[in-house]
Amino acid sequence: MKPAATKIRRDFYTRTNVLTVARELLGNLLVVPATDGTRVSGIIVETEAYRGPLDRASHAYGGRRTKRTETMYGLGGTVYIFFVYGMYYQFNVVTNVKDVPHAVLVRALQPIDGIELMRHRRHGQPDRNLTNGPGKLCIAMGIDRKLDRADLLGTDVWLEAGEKIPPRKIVSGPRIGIDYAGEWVDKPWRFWIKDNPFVSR
DNA sequence: TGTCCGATTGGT
DNA sequence: CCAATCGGACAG
Repeated sequence: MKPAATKIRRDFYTRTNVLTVARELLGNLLVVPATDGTRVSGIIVETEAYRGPLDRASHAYGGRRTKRTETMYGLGGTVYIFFVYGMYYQFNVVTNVKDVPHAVLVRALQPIDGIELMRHRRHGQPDRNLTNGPGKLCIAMGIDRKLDRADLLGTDVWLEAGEKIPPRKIVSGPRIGIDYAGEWVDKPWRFWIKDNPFVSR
């Protein structure tokens, strides 16, 4: 019999090193319940760390605290959703203690549950294109602004412990789409599972 | 209120 | 390579 899934606990998210959390999020399952009692889920295969006030690429750079970024100042384990390019949402996991605006962007998933629903939402795209990008995975998972500020220890969205990814299977490199970030552009704060076919790009 | 631009994507 | 598309941030 399949063992009961374990929801990831608060102390995983409240750790102070956002790079560690970004690496260790790989391999875990992101779950969103669907309206019919089923669920949609996928294994996290790619992440990016955003280090708050000191990181020019972060929305919270310089301690910026606005209506939008306020979410990132919440307790680790809070969901930060933002809208970009006039059409896409992005799913982030807030880390660290309250008032330290660190977050991890989830950039790609390997579909597990609810694949038929994902295909429908993604307009019949090939399976490998369902969730291989931060905007695409939000469409496939049905994630939008309503989940901003949700608690990952609640029932609207959560993470379940998955297979532990050994360090030798984790690769890192520069983050995507932050060319405006000056010296922070080259920080290798993007992490992905080596050779996983669902990684973006 | 007006302007500028983006943590992307999909089609040339 | 480039357009789509619109809310957030900030200047005035």
